[in-house]
Amino acid sequence: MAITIKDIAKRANVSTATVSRVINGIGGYGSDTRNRVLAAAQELGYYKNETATSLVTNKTKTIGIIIPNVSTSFYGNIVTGIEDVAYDFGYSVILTHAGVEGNRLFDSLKLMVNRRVDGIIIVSIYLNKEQQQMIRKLGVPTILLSTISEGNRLPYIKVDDYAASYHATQYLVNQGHQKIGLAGVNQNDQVAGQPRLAGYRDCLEKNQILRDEALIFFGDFSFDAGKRAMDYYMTHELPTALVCASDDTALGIISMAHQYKILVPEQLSVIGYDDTSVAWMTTPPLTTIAQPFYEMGALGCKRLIESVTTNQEIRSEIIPFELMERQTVLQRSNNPKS
Amino acid sequence: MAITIKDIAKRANVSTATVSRVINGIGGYGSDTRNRVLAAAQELGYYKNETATSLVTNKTKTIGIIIPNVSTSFYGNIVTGIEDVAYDFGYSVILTHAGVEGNRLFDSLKLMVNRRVDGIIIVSIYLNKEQQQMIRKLGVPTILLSTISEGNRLPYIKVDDYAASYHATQYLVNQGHQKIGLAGVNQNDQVAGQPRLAGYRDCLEKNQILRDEALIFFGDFSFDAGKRAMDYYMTHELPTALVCASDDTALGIISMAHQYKILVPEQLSVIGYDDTSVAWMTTPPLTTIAQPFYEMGALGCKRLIESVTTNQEIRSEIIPFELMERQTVLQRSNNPKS
DNA sequence: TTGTAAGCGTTATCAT
DNA sequence: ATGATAACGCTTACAA
Repeated sequence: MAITIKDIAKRANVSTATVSRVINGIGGYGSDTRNRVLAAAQELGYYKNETATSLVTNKTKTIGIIIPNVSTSFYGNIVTGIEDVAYDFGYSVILTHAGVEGNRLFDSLKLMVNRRVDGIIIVSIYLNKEQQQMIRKLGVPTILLSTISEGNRLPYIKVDDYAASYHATQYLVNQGHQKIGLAGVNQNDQVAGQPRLAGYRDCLEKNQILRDEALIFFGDFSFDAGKRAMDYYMTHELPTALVCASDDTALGIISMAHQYKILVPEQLSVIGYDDTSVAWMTTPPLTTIAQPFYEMGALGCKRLIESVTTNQEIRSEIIPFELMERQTVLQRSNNPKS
Repeated sequence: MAITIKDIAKRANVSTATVSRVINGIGGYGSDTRNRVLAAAQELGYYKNETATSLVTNKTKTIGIIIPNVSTSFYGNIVTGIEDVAYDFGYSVILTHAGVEGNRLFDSLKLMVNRRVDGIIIVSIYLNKEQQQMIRKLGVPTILLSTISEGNRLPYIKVDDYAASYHATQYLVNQGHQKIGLAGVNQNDQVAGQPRLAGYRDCLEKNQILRDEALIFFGDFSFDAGKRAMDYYMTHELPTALVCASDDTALGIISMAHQYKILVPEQLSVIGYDDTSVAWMTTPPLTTIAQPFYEMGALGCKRLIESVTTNQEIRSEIIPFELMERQTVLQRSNNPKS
């Protein structure tokens, strides 16, 4: 079977305790024994059994990620961020996706606890009161990324969706738009949908632009939602600018606009949300609200590990968004004031 | 501390052995004891400590994924595929990225071994002889996804890059193109670059189209490589159609073509590779070679777990690609024979 | 500086 | 059907 510290101990003529010490660099041994042990380990091709270590130290140096699905580049960046800092701190990352609707969430949590992860990161899954309480009862440090829990009892890191949506809308207003639509947000979604809807509405109101509910088309943040939205606008009332729920939705809009021979941005300005890689790779490149996914993952992981090691509670943080001005919004100079 | 089977044993008036039996559903106990134990576990809020189990069973029910970086939707789909079947088999997935150049590969492997994963999946990292040998020495079942190892000693699942490239080129030929370029492949890349170059060249040769090295622009599969390629073609010789190293590269081409006022596909046909989400979301949607990423992940994981449980060697497999005809290649009917 | 030995939470063998 | 108990590979008092 695999080499153990016993084998090393034998070969180096020391006790297993000493082997353990030098392997962990604890100190308390002569430099010659140190060398003997290291040499023996080397020669035998020793790999430490971390599961044994975990059992006695009651730490796994592992953090668990629960994510709706990993397929979007969106999540990929978050995971990369997490993994990078985990790596720096000597932690491993165990990943599970909880299904689109967050079913499997319970299973995922159970898995994490069974594996005795030191901390849990939950990405983009809204937690209701029951789930929130269950998680707190687990006693495992947990942080939410790009989502919140009912009552906000669990620490989170996310962008201010309300402010971002407001900002996007205001940007459009500043370019002279009066007829501004909102496409693709899910109004049942407390995390992103509702705040963005509110930000959009409040901005229009503040700018004394009359509210036109017909300019709002709800959806599920998808590409297809964008396509359906555009269909809808064509048969109802076409805005001059559109705040979209996501980059995917924005691209759906653009795709359909193309079919209807509506020029973007000349006839229709479009602003996305997320700044996924599609945003800058598409032609014309998409003006969008950038969420710092990588940073979110990295910061979240950092905070979590800090909490694991210091036992301090994690404080929620709002992380800044950024408007990426590209080419799907008509610039003011060319824009006919309505 | 956390609840252990001892606690349950005490409360249910049985031995820990019995608790273990019922928890694992081994059989060999009365249904009343079973109920008592289960009830006790429930009441105490017991979570099994899998690290302890791993220590004695010498199995972790964990498989490790090593991936260059998780950021591309590309990898996200593979990971999702892996995770889905891992979940079905009751396995967890531990993830690490090995850096773009596969530096950190050694560290990643070491981490996997230390954690005593039951199997390893390496994605998109070419393994040289030394690395290949090291991995075999590890004695951990390993499978390669979308890559190979020097000498092909490690089992892999991938698309036939040569055939795919040949197919893409032939498709362009069939549409009447004679001046066909190749953009963005890395000729030092033995996994994807070289076979695709060969497929492209052989196809042209078979069709008796004279070879024009000036139509080949090497790169690194990136968006930027596409942009540079287009710059190059504009100042040298513009083909009528382009086989691209990736969807990203194709989009770079299209982006730059737009700036040069070259119409796609009217003046320049473009075919991508991968069929990432950008491919179908962009306007016009990209004609491209689809690699079945999700399936690759799922199948790879399945084969690996089979191998873990049966101790059989994994057999390498070629998985089919598919040409997705969309709108960046001019159809024959409209295409002026040159 | 080094060794002895008790545990960590399970599983699994061997009795009963 | 159930219970003792010895492992599993490591860490960590406590001794020496």
